[in-house]
Amino acid sequence: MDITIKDVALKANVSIATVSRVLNQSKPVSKAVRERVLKVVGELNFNPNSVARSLIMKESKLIGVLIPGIENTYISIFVQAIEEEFFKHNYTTLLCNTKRDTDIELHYLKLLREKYVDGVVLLTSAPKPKHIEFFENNAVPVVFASHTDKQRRFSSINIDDYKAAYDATRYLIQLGHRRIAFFGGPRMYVQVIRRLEGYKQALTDHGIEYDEKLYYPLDYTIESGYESGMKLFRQNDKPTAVFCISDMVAIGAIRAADDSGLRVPEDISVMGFDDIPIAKSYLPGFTTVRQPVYELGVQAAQMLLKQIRQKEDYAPEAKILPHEIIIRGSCIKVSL
Amino acid sequence: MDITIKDVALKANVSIATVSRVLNQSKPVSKAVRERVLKVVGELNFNPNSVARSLIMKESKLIGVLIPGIENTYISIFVQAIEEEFFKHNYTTLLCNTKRDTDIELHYLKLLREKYVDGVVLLTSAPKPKHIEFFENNAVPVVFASHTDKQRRFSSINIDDYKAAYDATRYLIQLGHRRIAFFGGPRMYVQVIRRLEGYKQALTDHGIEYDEKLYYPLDYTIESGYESGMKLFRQNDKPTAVFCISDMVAIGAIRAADDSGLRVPEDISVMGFDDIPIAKSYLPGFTTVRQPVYELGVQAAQMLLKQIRQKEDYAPEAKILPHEIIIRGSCIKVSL
DNA sequence: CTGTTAGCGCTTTCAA
DNA sequence: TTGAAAGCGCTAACAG
Repeated sequence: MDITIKDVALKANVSIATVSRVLNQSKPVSKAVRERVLKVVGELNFNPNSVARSLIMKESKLIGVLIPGIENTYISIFVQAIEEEFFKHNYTTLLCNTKRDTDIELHYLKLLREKYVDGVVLLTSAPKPKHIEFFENNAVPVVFASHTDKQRRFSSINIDDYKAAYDATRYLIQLGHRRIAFFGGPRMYVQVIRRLEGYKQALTDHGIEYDEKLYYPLDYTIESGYESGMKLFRQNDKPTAVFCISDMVAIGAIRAADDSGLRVPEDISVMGFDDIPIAKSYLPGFTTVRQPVYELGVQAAQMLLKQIRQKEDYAPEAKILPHEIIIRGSCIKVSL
Repeated sequence: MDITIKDVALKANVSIATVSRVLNQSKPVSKAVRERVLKVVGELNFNPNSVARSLIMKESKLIGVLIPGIENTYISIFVQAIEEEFFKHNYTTLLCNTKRDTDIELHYLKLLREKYVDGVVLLTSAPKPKHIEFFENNAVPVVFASHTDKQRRFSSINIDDYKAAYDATRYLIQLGHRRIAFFGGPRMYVQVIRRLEGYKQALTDHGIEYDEKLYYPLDYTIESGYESGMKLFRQNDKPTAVFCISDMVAIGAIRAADDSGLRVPEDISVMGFDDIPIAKSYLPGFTTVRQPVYELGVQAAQMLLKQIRQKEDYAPEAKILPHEIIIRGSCIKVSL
């Protein structure tokens, strides 16, 4: 049923080697022969079998993208950026949803290697020793997104989480807020740790004591933002502002405020993180920390591409893209 | 560097055929030998090369998922459902973003065939003759999502778009609305056509004349919902309700209403479609047509799986999953 | 039950 | 410039 290189060779009256050569332009072929081959290729509508090719070349034009889940718009945009950038260069994206589970991550990593993926983008909560070990042993190009490898063994791209959280918190403080809740994530995630540090430092720098009770560990979902909000807003010594680890969390928190009879921003300021498209359209629009998500994805792809091309010559890079505080309507000066 | 079946055979003192047999359980192998092989496999940390396997078996444990884009939460959840369901069965998902471009779709389809994908899920605006042709010529299992193949040559899964739109419109009419705008999509999409038909029929059935000026063709984004809203709400004979083709569009429309000094739902009712997670948390919560997105994804995966297993014996199925009108706060009785 | 062998479709020496 | 032939790592007859 399927046309192979053999059929082409036969019909064009050349050897399969020649066909291969004109297809890959790997060696000079006389013009006459080349044209004849190309003509037959067209006539037969021949598509080279990429699996056979992979087997020899040990490459697949496949890129693995490991993500913790895809329901967060931040992540879908990131994935979309990667897909689009790689598409331009003829690579296809393998989507691997790890659900933040190390076993699944490792499972996928193995599977990707088996499939000769040419590289992988890892968007994970924290690089585990097992990850490091894997990439050290396997020499598959990788870029870590959303955290930086301090030892610079691997490439990474991210924003400065510490500074971003610091800036956001400081902004809130400048608005007059003194009690600022932090709707963060589990403390195991480097991202959370960094942001928590930034938040604490901003507090300290402005003479505010960190209050453990104001820290809510949750995941990045609307649901958890809502639940934490419902808990927090029920208390007596409510904060005047809450800083959320993601816009999704902020959506939940705002809803919780409303359900608790609190108005945003009059009664409570809510600050988001990411600046997903919805943040702008929401009512009120989110004051949030903008991450250049799409750009992050594009550059992650480009770094990986570079790495794939340069192989051993490639020196790991650690890119930090700028964040920005976007001021919209969800945070205002504290009213006395 | 890489361990092959040969290394295992050598170390276990058996032939490579035997190793293959214990790994695939394709033929009986004596317990003693099997255990020895397994032991060596463990020691060497051997992972069979799936590319070589694909070359022979003409299967890859890969599933192609073609989608028009991923920024819409509806689609990300759909993709997530598919990924998770296939993960359980050891298939990996190839993400193909077609941007609604037929050329890209075809490009991906060819590429997927080359890679011996075991099946594809096609979420596309409309099945073009070229698609049909492709699947007819190539016998790769496929399920069309989000529209039904009338001729039942291929499997499909969807909700009843006609009825869903009909129900939504009727609900609005029952609330007293007579002028209901339809924020739809391009008329080329079957989905849009069906929903438009449902909308028109509901109008007709209640003695309301269809007004072409109330139909806004747009894409499924927040942006376009916003733009259309800004246009519509500026007019003099504003409708009292707008029915949106997606929740994303509804978000934009609501924002536009606010920017035009209109309150939702007091001044204008806005009805969404999809019931993405945000719809529930939004203020006001969206009254919307719920699609069982996740379930749609899971069942699409299951149908494909069945098809892959049964091969020629498989008879195409056309599944319709139930929709539901979810009543929340964005639509109210028309005030006189 | 186990081993030998012939490919899957393609790339790439090595000769010519 | 071109062709013959040797694999890439694995599966599946076919023998034994």
